Amino acid sequence: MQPIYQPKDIEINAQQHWDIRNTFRATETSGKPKYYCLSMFPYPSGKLHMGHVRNYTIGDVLSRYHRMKGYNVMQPMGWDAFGLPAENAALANNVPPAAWTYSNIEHMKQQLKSLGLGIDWAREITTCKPEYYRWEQWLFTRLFKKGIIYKKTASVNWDPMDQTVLANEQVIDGCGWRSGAPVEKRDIPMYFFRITQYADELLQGLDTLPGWPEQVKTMQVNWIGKSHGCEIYFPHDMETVGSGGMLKVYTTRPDTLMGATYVAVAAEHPLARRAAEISEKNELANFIAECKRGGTAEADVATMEKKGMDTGLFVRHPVTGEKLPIWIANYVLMGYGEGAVMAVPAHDERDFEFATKYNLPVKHVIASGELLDVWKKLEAQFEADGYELNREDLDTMGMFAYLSIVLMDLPTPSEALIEAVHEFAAQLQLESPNTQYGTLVCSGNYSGMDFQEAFDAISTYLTAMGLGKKRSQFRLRDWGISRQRYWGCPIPIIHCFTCGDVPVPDEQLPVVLPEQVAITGAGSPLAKMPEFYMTTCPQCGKAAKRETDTMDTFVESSWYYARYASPDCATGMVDERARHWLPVDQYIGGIEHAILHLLYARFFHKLMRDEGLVQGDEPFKNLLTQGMVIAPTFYREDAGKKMWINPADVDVKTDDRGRPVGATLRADGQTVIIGGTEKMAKSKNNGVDPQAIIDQYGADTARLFIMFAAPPDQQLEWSDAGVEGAFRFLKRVWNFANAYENDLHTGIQCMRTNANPVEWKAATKQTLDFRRQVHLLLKQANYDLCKQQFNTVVSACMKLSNLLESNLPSMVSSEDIATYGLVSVKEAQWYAFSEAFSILLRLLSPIAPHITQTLWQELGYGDDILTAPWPEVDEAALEQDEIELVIQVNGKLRGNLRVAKDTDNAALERFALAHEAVQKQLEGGTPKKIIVVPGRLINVVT
RNA sequence: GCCGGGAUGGCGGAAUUGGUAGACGCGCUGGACUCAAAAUCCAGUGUCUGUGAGGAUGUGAGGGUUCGAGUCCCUCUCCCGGCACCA
Repeated sequence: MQPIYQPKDIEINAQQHWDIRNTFRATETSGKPKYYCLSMFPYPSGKLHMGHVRNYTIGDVLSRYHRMKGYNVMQPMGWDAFGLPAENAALANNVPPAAWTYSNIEHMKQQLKSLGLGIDWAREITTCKPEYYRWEQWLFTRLFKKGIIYKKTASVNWDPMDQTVLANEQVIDGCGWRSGAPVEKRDIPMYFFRITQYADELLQGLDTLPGWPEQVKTMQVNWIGKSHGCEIYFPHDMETVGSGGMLKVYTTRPDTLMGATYVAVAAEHPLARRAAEISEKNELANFIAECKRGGTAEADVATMEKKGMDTGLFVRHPVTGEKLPIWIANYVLMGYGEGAVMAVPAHDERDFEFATKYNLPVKHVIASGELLDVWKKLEAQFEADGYELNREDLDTMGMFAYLSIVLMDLPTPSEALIEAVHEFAAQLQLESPNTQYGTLVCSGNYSGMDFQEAFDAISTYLTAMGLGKKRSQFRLRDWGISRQRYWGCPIPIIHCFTCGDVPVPDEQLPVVLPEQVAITGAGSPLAKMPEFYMTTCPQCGKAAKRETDTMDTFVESSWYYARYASPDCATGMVDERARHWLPVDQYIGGIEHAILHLLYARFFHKLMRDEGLVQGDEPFKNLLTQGMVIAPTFYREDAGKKMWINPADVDVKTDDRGRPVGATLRADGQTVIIGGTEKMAKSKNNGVDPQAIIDQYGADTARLFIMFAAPPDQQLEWSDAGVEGAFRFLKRVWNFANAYENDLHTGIQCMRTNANPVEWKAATKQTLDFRRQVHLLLKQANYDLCKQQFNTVVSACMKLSNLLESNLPSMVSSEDIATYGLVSVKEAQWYAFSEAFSILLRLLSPIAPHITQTLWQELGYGDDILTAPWPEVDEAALEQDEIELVIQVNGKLRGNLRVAKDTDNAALERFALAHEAVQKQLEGGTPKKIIVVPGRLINVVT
């Protein structure tokens, strides 16, 4: 055994040990229950980052743990290889995206291997290879024929200078990232997946996923956004816009219909366009053009200043027939609902803001709480004074406007009436809308109804009149997958002048993406390659043009989990092995994928199910969403510009209590400014290269630190000092094994010769106590592993190590020997000692596999720790006669009490009252009551 | 703006789900070893107060429920993730 812990040697040896034996090759014929453990595959950006290390370590810990628990584990790995960064790299360094991607994969694969991950590399998938994407194209053609994929126009970011479509990421402050020109919205034809057809199933399916975090399910529920409401038709005079003379809106608040004071349409709405056409002035056309400015990202649209313009046109209120103005508003989204809303400023935030800005009327029609009370009082006072409220005026003018004139018209209003009006006016919130449900007021026949009654009554009326109906609505939109980019999977469609859009026939698949191209940054290279796009129509044989758009890279990542089951299948997307491995038992990935990727993959699973390719409704049984890795930032200011400095080049000074007081750049000793702790990113230069950590301390240390520093679902703050702490711990374990090699051997012999554990009753109290603590720690660790809280598992290992160091086997007193005899005392002690160390090694092995494998083998526990059974708690070891209780007075800790474990409550109360500290607190008085929590505490209440 | 999450010592975090707040680790302070340093080992370490035993106080802020609240409820502040063409 090496005297000094040298991670480099032992890690290479351990990895070879597993390589030679093909340990991680997963087969379908093991006879054990399967466990498919999948970590989200990386985009091959060039180098592994800390987020990857965290993700794959979590996956590997779960894989190794389950393997030792007796499962047939499959842990695959692959590359999400298509995407924008490859094209950016091509522009910056003049390398073809394919070559750049393949060389990145080569490097990152070596890095992953050095982490010691138990991956079945025979199942490796690379999405930019035709063997993979041909099946995606195959499925596309099936779905196109079924109508699940269709074509329509949609808005994209357009850079007018570079004449190219931009990703949201490439739009910075409303301008193109390269040209700097203001971005516009442009409508282009695109292919869409009809995901909305599966909206209800995607929603309901969430209820069948108890192994998913609640927060992810909630986010998906809200994203799908099923709402119940009404569509309502507002008649107008614009017959020419093809809407049958009706403006259709959708609302979840039909109860507020009587409070609608205007309607608003999106700039792209046909009515807006029509209004601009017939208007004599250019204002409307200019405003619509202005709305075209800026990108398409929802966050930008939603934070924009609310702007609008009156079209000069009107609709009729479907109940009152009143004329309501039609406005064009930039806060109305064409993509949601009908691209038009009825505006109820009194009861909607955005409508209120808009109405206030443009001085549109506000009509209160919902009252609740005190407002409702004072309104009823006011109505009653009018009646008492013998006046009649003009309901019609009230309904058209709104309460506030009506009341402000009505008092003037009354000849002799009573004091009580004036007071009631003032009281009401004070309650009426004029500065903010009331968006809560309540009772309808000033709503004609509907006054007095609650939300549900009004909802039903109004929708019934609208249905009867042909002016609307109840309907539910999803926020989810169909998934547009066309990208005007090169480095992606070609869309397998041929455009024929006679036959239209024709899917590429199976025998012509795959449509191979040419790998030698010139990237210019303006437009798609494929559209400039006749050798790619010139073809013939598969149906009529005439000359035709191949589609040059590629697919959203989310399409590849939506089904890769299924391909891992049969990565080499040349006859279909998947084969019968998918039935064996799916669903994925544990999926692990970043929380940033909570919505899009996970929703698309669930959708794809259902598409594949409906094609008869896979079974079951959901692809991922259990989900673990890991938090991000963050690190401190440092910078210097130079002419107002921040120059970010990497944490690795900075020394932080602290005061004598460890508080940071300043930082200097190591190179020149000059001061740098300490910034916030942020997500590791190139832009803040605060990334820590995992390779440097692995090279210096070894993979086990990197893995141990990353698992110890935070629970997996929380964000993790990087700390170099913490890494050293992790290394120190592993060194301690190594040194301990070295120092007590002989004792451990002796103990292992005792474990071997005692098939049934030694007679523990012959052991000393000290040994029994030691063993109880060991098994208590094991119990805690096993509990935490079930919770997937790995940081406290590491903590348990450290405690176990501390415990071992303070309970060395040579410490047997002469009294013990006299009582029990030397052989049995020693034997029990050695047994407990070696058992404890074997528990430590096994608990630690999923996290730090190399050092534990090496020690397991060298100490003679066995040949391969992965084949050792997972340690289970010996419940008998936990038993004890005495327990410690806490004594509280009024909930405050005042003392402890050791009692026999079966002491009854009455006795406990007596002991507590007799306790010195309790006596002192009581000062001779008697307690009001005593609360006894069995096994925990006694609280004396005075 | 909307949706989701978070906030506990100098720092990362723990707290068996309403029952001893600060486990474990880092850092820091003191000591041992050493010619010296590193490494290692031992002790201490929330804050205030007290010579001490002890006492008070303390989980982002403010209120509430409870014998008892880091944990439950209400209001607020700040930070992070997502927002459909980054992956």
